Amino acid sequence: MTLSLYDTLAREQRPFEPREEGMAALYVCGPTVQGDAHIGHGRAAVVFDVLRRYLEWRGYAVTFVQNVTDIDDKIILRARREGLEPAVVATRYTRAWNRTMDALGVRAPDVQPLATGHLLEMQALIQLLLDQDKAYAVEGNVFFRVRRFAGYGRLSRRRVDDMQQGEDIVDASDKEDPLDFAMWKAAKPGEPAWPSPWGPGRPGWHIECSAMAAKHLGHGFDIHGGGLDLVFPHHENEIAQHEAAHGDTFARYWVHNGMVQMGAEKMSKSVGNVVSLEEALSAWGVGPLRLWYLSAQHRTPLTFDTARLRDAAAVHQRFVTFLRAARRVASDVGVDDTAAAVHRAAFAAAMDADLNAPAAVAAVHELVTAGNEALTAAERGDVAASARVAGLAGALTELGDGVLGLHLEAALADAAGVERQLAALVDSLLEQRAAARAERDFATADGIRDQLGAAGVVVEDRPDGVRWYVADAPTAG
RNA sequence: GGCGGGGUAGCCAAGUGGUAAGGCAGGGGACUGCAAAUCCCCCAUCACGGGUUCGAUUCCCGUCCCCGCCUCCA
Repeated sequence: MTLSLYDTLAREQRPFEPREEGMAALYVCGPTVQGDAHIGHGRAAVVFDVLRRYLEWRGYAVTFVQNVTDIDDKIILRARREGLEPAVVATRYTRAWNRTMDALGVRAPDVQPLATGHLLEMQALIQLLLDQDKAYAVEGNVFFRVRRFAGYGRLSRRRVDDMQQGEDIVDASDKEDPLDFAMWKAAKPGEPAWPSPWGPGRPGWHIECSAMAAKHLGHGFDIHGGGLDLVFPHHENEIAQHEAAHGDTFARYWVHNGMVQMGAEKMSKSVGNVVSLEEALSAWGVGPLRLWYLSAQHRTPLTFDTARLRDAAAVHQRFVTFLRAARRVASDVGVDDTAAAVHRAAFAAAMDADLNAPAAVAAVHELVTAGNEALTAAERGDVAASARVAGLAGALTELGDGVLGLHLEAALADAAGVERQLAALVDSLLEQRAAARAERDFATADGIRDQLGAAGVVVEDRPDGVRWYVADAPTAG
């Protein structure tokens, strides 16, 4: 079995063949740090986090690079609005981004390069293009000559002659051709600027990724990722800059995630329908939120809808519930992994098919169903079934937590903490309830159970006695 | 206008040239004092019209509808 990835450049799924056997070098476009992360950022983050985790699970040594754009027009604007230095804004939101990614269960990149830390690399790349006459400087700006790069438009499948010219923020009249884009922007009064051979200024947006990806991952690295909305012009320009300058391949595979939509509309700041990641995390929790992200294949649009999040929360609860029950029976009976193997294989087959997360989650569901079946047998004293439960529970954490990052163990641990705090209180109430039940005073007994239920404590009467636990944190919506 | 993605049960969502995974919701059953949790069963002919084929939801053509990008954006 081989992992296949849909490559935007090829417009088809291609078997993943890394540049170097057993290695995988990934570059994913990161945020422009000028505001709080929203659930659209979260989707991209989770998609590529899962890709990374899956590659590692498959045995690849992964190097994961995600940049931070810490100098940009929007950062300058925001700083001006708030009366702050742009660097203060950038630092503040970089820290916020990292905290939020952490809360989302997204593993930190191996390298998180900052644009402002790579000005020399960018300038060197620009110079290389100037030397080859593929770029030109005008009044302190440097532009890329789009028509001089034959491959331009290959990624986004558009012909140069069809393109409507977008107006750059830099005065378009400086350009030879409206299609040309800025790699270096001359400083304007009051803006941050760095020295360069063309005068003080700052880098254009696209140049940083070309320069930083090549610096940290080398030429022809394996996978370049980002949102579908970055295909044009950002990624098109990244390719143009690198390949025009060096004449070799920039990246081998281009993977793009689909957009998050609000109802039928795309979520965007201009429409004003943005849901921040912090909000979503506190309302739903990491596990359910990630399950929602994984409920659609990564290239298709995903609609934000509280009913969908509720579904995801129910699924999360089901997984956690099995794990909790499995822990009770599977102690020292050994581990039988044979039952898990078929589900692990189904999971891998799904993920191999262009990261088919919905199918992979379906495999986890079937694993859990098998686990619950074994659990029933184990609770009746079937030792072989206990070993199967242990194997299946192990596979659940391996796939669900390890690869998908669903925070099942974490949810269990969180609940356990609350359970410790509530134990004395709950036990005392359950004693009263037991007394009431003994007298067949079910009204009182059920009243106590309802009371506990309202507080998130689930009470179960089992053949071997009462059992209670704290359910997943209650969710909004 | 150019480029691209998509229309599968009440909802979400996989998938395949040979009569369609999984989940949520719903209905029925087992278990329970009742519940909870769990298990079992039921619940679609795949937008529409043609064509190719022994056979199409899956391939081709056309129609309708939805969405994204073409400007900052994950």
